[in-house]
Amino acid sequence: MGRSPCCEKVGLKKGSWKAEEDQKLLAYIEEHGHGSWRTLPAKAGLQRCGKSCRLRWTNYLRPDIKRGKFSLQEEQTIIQLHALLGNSPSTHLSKRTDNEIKNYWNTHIKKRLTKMGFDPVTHKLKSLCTNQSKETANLSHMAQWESARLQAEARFTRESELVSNCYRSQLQLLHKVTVPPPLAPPRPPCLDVLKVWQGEWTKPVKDMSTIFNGFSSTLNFSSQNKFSTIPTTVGFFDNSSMVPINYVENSVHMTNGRIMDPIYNSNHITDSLSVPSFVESFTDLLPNMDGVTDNVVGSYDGSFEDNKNYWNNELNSMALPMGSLVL
DNA sequence: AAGGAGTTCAACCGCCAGTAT
DNA sequence: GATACTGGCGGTTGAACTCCT
Repeated sequence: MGRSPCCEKVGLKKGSWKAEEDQKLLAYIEEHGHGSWRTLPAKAGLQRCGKSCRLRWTNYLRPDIKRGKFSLQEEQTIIQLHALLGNSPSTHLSKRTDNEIKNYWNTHIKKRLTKMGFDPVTHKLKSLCTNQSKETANLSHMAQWESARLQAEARFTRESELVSNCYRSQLQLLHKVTVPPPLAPPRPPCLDVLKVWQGEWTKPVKDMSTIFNGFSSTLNFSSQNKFSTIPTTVGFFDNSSMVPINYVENSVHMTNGRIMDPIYNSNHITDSLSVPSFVESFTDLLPNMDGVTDNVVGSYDGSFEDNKNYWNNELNSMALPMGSLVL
């Protein structure tokens, strides 16, 4: 016996919703909650299928939906999340609906990325083989690194929190001192593709090579921090390649009495980029952050706990290969 | 001003996974 | 285990809108 349809399809209205229907749906949900969508239309006096009501509510009537033009930051976040999570970035942008982001991705971002020479699926530069100039070779190289780095960033975000807590526990035991919570790790550099995106956003890009030539590659790290060291052994390994990632032997870096994340302290800072950082871009779009504070992910104040938990959950739910932590 | 082409986006459809019975 | 139900997701459609000639 096959499945019955979600509702009787005969005699139900389809197509655009009238203001009167919206009113009925809103009034009913405000008073009773949506409950079972299947039974809602009859109870609310609507000649609509339950699924249609659910879509209308989730994509249009829900009071916490943000509408209107997408900001640069939102665009960047969509691109970043798309690279990390595939086709479901909207789950992580609570104020935009799935449908809106899907449409925006398909009609705006995908098109513009293609126009800019990026493959919207892989986020890599396309067609680099015809003209083997230095510039295009560099572009190819950077695009490949970008993909690898995206995965690493996700791991770092999760692991840095874990390892910092481990250091604190170890040090507190060894030295019988109270070790303050770590400073936020220096912001990781943003995506190269996003640098291009920002340029595209503010002015038309005529020559891609001029933009890329101005990059500090994500592999070129500035050395702006000096650290003292405390004995221990820490390292990260990438499970897929078994190559140590930024291996730091016999040292935990500290500055101003605070432990620094070894992943980031080895010059993993690119101060030349002006685009909002990976983390910073996320935070404006985190759930329920309106009116709390800006960029709290980047600071270890009280609000950070909420964000930390949020991102721990999000990153834990990702199907990214997990590097091995060796202590 | 008119109308054809292109774009946007709300809404729909079918499929699927998770859960309840 | 089979069936039914629910909600989510990706792809598609078509009306409304904008742009261009």
